[in-house]
Amino acid sequence: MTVNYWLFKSEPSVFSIDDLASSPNQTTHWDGVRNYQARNYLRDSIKLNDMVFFYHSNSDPSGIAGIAYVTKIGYPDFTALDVNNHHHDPKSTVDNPIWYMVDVKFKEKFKSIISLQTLKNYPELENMVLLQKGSRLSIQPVAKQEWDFILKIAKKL
DNA sequence: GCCAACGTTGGC
DNA sequence: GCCAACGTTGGC
Repeated sequence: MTVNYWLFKSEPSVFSIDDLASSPNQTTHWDGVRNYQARNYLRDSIKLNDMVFFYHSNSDPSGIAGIAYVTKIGYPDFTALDVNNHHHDPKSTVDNPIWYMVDVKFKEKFKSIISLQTLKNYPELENMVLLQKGSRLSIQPVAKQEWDFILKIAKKL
């Protein structure tokens, strides 16, 4: 049973790693993803106990804020069915929910953000999905060697 | 707030 | 199926 590694983006003004840490049971459902490639990862690829970097986007600085892990695998994103929800999608139905989410639980907050600029400094990370030109996937895979390398950076913070 | 890059929609 | 127009993301 191998563990997979991921990076989830969130705007901290909407939902930050501190919000996750102060959530009931330090757990949240990762709703609102409305991109098909990201949806496919949520629905098909992300497994129980997979590890997740919590990334703060549109922030100062943007970067990796800490770690969470998966406590429930892909299931229909009910916010898509709720007409009053900001993420409502009229194409989504109970029989064909289209959009999926997972649950994640807080594990660790880094002493400080590992900024995007810092990540860009390391040639070891040049193939990270996050660092590819034009990349804006909100759910993306992280290679094990990239994960391990970033953990080493985090330990030196 | 700007804007480049990307994804989606819809007319044809 | 093409592609222009539009909407969104996210760094700066």
